[in-house]
Amino acid sequence: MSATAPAALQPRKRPRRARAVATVDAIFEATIQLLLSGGLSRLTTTRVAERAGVSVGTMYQYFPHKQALIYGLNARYLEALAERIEAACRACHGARVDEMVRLLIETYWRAKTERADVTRALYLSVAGMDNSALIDEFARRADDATMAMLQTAADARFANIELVNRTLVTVVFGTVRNAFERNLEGARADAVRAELIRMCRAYLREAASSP
Amino acid sequence: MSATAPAALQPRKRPRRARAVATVDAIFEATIQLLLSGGLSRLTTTRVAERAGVSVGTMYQYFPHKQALIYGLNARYLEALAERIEAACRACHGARVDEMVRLLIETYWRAKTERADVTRALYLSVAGMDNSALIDEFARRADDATMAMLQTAADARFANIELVNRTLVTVVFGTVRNAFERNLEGARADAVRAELIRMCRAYLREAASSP
Amino acid sequence: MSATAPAALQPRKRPRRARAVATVDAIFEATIQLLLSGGLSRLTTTRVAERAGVSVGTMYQYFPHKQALIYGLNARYLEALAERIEAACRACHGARVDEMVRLLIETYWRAKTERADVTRALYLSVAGMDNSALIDEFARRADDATMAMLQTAADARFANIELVNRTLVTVVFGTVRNAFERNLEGARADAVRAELIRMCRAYLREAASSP
Amino acid sequence: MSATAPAALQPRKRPRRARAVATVDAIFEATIQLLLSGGLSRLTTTRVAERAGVSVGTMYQYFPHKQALIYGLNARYLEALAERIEAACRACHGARVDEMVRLLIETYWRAKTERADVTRALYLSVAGMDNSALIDEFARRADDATMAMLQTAADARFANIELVNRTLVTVVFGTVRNAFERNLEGARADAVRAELIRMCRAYLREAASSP
DNA sequence: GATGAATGAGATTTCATTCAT
DNA sequence: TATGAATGAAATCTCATTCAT
Repeated sequence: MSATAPAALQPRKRPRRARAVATVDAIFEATIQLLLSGGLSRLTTTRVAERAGVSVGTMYQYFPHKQALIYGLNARYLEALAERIEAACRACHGARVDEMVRLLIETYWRAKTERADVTRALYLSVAGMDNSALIDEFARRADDATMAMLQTAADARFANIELVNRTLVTVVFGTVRNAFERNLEGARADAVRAELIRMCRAYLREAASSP
Repeated sequence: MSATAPAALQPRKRPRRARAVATVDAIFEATIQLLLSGGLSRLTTTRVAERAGVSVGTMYQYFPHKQALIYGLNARYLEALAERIEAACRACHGARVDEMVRLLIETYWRAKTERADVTRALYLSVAGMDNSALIDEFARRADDATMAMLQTAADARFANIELVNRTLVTVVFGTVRNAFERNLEGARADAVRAELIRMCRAYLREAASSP
Repeated sequence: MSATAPAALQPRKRPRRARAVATVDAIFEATIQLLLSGGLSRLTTTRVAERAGVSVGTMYQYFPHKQALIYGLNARYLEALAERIEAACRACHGARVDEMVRLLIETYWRAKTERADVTRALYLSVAGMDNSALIDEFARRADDATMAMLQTAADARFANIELVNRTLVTVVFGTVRNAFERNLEGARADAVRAELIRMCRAYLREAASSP
Repeated sequence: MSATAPAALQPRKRPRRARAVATVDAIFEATIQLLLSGGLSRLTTTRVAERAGVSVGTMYQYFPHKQALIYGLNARYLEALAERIEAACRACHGARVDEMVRLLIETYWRAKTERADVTRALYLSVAGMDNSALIDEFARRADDATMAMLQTAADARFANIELVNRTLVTVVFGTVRNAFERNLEGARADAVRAELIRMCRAYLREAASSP
């Protein structure tokens, strides 16, 4: 009987798992708050555990050392970000280039600004670890997604699409980061974002026409 | 830069003698090497002094605490960078927009890549201090310089020049940083740089024509 | 052994069922392996339980604390060793001194070397507890057994038999331990063992003749 | 001893000044006291520093980690012990075998018992480190010294001197250790020591006559 | 009974900074 | 003035033990 019992009838481990997930979430949230309030140098394992409401020991069961905590935080964030970009790009397959540019920039910009505190906290944290693997993976996924999108453009064909694509993502992601670092906010940020869209459209228009 | 630097972050004394200058240089160089080899977390005052060939005590004569060291390193670098940008912009007064864009981008790109190790070390170090004052000051100087340059363009007039200028510098500086983070190097970096020039030219052309 | 063991170091319960015995065996075996691979400092309760294939909780049912585990391991081993010595001595009652010496040394030497890993692990573990009770008890049993044997020697009578006996066991047990510590193995160990027998025989011959 | 010591276990710096020597002595003395009062498990770096009257930081300047401290303690002790044995053996060159045996055993026994607390502390500490290098080096020096002595015996020549020598030192050193472990003290210890001398003499007499 | 996640005291180690020489 | 030994607060991490499930 039990061999064929559906998974839904085995709730034994579920509460435990749910709790573990909540614990990890609390730890990440505490990390972000501490990064924002005191920067990387004030981020100590003791304080993270305390703020998260768990014991240090528990924290060390989920993260074998401090680096793993920071890495995990970045991994989770970049994973979510990559997914959003991929979804946005998929949604634009077959659209016109102008639309693609608009959606790409707005998606990325919104992802960065809707929880600006998290974004800032992560920018603060990356110096504390070897993040090249994470960055590379994220860059690869983003490049692939935008490339696949650009190839389906309804109104354009690009001679050197690899280069055009790489330029586009480097410019968009870089500009957003720099806007952040300069504390561009509110109306100013909106204006720059609109101009960035204009700029990228102008570029792609030119890149499509000339071989 | 020093004009706006908080008093607490100032070097204890201006090195007036040649020997003192050499000492400070050695300390900065040691800091950069250690940042590159072990990141911010391996950067200790003892190691810096040792690598620089001076005693900790001597180092504390020039930098009252560790933060002052990192701050000083960034200040010196951003000061030099700002000066290069200002010089490049001055050299372009009265030129055509295409030329301005080319020189701005090439100047900045070269400044970042000719000692890529230093650039990387500084990116690693910024998380360790409150750098907003430095960043703001640098952004202001860069904005002013490019703005003054754009206003003298031989072949263009911009309706909303403030926004156009802000967009331009945000895009250029952001893109360079992102190219760095993605480890774009060699031919790939050159190609993206050329495309960035193309993109900015297309943008300014459009911005000049339409109000 | 158990007669004199302090109450606090006693196993919580006597394993009566076969399964419980197997569990305790597995725990002891895991302890030995961990001692050999990482020394006393790497011996943690979690690792012992994991290696033994039981949960920590279960382990704490058999051993109320870590000390009890180490104590139990030593007690079991010394108990078995004492029994072997007693048996060997009993088997020699009425024999000649040369035979007694040979059997005593060979029995002890073999007991130590047939599972050299266990012997080594136990030498490593004793520093981690107050083992004087165990050592004393073992020494008493060994002394009694050899004493009883010597008194029945067919070809000798000893004036100060207490001293002769104490000297004999101290020399034999000490030499074996030292041979171990010096990593005497193979043919070298055999040669030293044979010489030890010769030496003890020479001593007892002399001790028997002179009052 | 230091010739074969692994680099990782070496003291961080050689104490050159008198004060530094006093500091290192105080640390060693504190270590011994703590080993005696609480065993290896109560030996913590904090307590050692506190008892020695220095700060932890200072302690870590002389010993890069706890293992190095224990290693250093043993190395110093075994070095002194080896020197005493070597001196005693040198003093016996050309003497008769009986005299050699007496001096060897009395020297070693006295070295172990005149500061019995230290001896005991060291026996407790050895389980906490990889001591094979130290033990090997000490054994080699002791073997060499006794061998050189035996070869000059005025009244004996040994066919298989290597084996005889190895047996002799293994027996003597092992017996002393065992006497210690059994807490043989006072008159009992003296009696056993005298018997050990007798035994070794009888052995060497026999070994010298028969090939 | 069995389990193993959670606990938190406490261990080891680091490192910015001072100050006697 | 230059040095670098000494300091000790504080950081990271471990692990024996408990207890809810």
